[in-house]
Amino acid sequence: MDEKDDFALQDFLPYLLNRAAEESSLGFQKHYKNRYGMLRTEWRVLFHLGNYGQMTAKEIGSRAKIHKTKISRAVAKLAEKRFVTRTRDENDRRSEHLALTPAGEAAYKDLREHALEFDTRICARFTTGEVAILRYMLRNLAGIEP
Amino acid sequence: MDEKDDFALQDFLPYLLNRAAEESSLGFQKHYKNRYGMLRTEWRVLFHLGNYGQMTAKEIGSRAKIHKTKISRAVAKLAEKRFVTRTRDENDRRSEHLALTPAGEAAYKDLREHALEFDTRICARFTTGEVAILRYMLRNLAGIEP
DNA sequence: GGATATTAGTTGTTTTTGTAACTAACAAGG
DNA sequence: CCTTGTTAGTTACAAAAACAACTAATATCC
Repeated sequence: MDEKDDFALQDFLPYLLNRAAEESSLGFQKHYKNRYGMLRTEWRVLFHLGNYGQMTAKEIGSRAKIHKTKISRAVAKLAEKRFVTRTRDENDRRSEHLALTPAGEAAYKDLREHALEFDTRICARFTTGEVAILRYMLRNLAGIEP
Repeated sequence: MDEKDDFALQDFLPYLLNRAAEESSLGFQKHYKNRYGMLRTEWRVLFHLGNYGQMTAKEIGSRAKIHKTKISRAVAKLAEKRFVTRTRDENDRRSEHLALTPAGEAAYKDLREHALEFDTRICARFTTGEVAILRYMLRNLAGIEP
């Protein structure tokens, strides 16, 4: 019908990226959802604390590019579950330092195990070189410094 | 603190994919959001109809893996905007064939132009070979046949 | 020091999504 | 036909996200 049919929707990167992201999220979601009743933002916060150690909500937000309201609510839920503790900064009493409790640490380790497995299974479909390129490109697209 | 620190959150594929997808969506979103007041699902439906031609809601859903309730609502909005028409199938009066109106066609062409530009700009950061690998891998991850 | 602006984080309200239950049309088996 | 099952699409309600407005603490600059 049209002269300009060199555009294929299924090649459009935002579309492809979203579908791939959705698909992979769905696969991993059941681990943190069923097992710990967590939401996506919650496990992200948990992973940040587990992976990088104690930090403030602000720091998590800027690292993970999650909006502060989402962080605030996720932290509240995690604190409710006794997975994180909040301690006021004595120099700047507006901010508080978040850290994992032993229970949070345990959940983190458990989920990390599953994440690792999950990641490995995905990568198994491709060659090592391909996976390296994918990660490099995704990091670039996500705006994460190499 | 731990022996198993070979896990880096910023390399975890579901995380990377989501961040990359979000970032790229955000960039493209303003075109359909500001200009046409559309939601993500709406432009997807529009694109499907523009790209593949007339089809039913069911078909769009299975092609794009969008849930039928989302499609239903998106189609309702698009029909409100006079971008699509619905015609009952005379053989099976449960389903209806969706097609773009001239206005819908115009919006599609406009957005397709922007999409193409946007895609080109993204790809410019990488080599042709890298982009080919990326698309191939994303299609695979998204569960789209090559 | 005190008015003004910023910043960390929270709370409230509106949109958007997800899930389940529903209607209407068809299909199949008896 | 007529019960039972399935399918296309809608609607209703609950969960989650987006956005704006708020509190409280600190920083700035006159």
